[in-house]
Amino acid sequence: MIIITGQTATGKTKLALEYAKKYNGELINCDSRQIYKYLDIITGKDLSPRVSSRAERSGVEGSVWLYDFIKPYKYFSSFDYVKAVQNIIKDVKKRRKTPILVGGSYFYLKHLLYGFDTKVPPNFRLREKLNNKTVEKLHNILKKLNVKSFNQMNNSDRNNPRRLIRKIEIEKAAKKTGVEGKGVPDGLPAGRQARSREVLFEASTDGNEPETGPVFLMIGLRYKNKEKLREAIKTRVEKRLKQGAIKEVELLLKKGYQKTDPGLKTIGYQQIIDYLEGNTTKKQAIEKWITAEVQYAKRQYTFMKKDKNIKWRLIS
RNA sequence: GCCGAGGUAGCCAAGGUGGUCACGGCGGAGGUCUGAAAAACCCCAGAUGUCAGUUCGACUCUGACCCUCGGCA
Repeated sequence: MIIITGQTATGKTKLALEYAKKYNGELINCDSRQIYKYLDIITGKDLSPRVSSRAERSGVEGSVWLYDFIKPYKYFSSFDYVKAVQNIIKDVKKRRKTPILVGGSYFYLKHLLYGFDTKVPPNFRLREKLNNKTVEKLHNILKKLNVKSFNQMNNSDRNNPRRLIRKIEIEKAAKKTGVEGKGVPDGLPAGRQARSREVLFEASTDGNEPETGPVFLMIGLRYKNKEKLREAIKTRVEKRLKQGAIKEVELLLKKGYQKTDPGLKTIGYQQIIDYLEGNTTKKQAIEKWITAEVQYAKRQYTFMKKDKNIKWRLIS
């Protein structure tokens, strides 16, 4: 298996296509945004059969996978991703082809390659209940459930409501089953789940799945310096605006999707919606879009560089 | 030229009757990360337009100058 990851706007797709030709491969998406249907221009979805012809996909045989996989209103976690991608990898291998994962969502990759350490599924009702609580309140709730769990958190996580809520979620599930850290799905009655809240995959009962094979080559692309990075992102944003980025957002909104939907909580969409709602000028929105994307690229590298399995290639 | 308002970090900006002054936000640097991740969060650096005066002490008071904005001409 080959993995092409790295910073945004580094030409991952292009490299992946080269590898696909060379090694008789099939491309599998590992981009948490291109997973979503209808998010095309702004996510830079070059490979979807919906937005490009087979020829434009540079003659790659067979299909590409996990593009346009879910609708923008749906919740889709790294767990869901791992479950879905494992099946596809298996299938590709069965056909004697090389799976080639492309995308910069390292959080997904990390879980795929190195597994999870808990099997507690999301409890959306609980999340909703806790979402407007202050961090102090969340601290107290967690401490009451399990002080050790709280003490193990670092300063960053302790101030992060989402991480706190997740911990509470885990501890609550543990309380229910009496097994530390290993909960069972906290079964929401299916009919009461909000629209964006379906659990696509339940935890399997046989523990963490084995890796999709210990053998993988992971290549990370990144820019040599920030100036180049910013430049590349800027031209890419301008290109996407020309391609109709604003129109894309308008259509999504017309379709009924909202800025709070998981798919639209994405760089580019958020800034354009701000503009369309009249909160900023177009110029400001574009600047913010570029800045947000640069910041994201830096965060990506900060996260990825801890993984010693990544073979870095510098773009200059 | 006159009248008015104002000059506080790269940008936006709060302040107080002289006392180590210096709130924030954005941006920048560096981080966190095990079922929300293009998310969420932590953390660090950085400033009083210029020159003089008053004073033990001036970002704060006085004067001049420079610059910006608005109005009048």
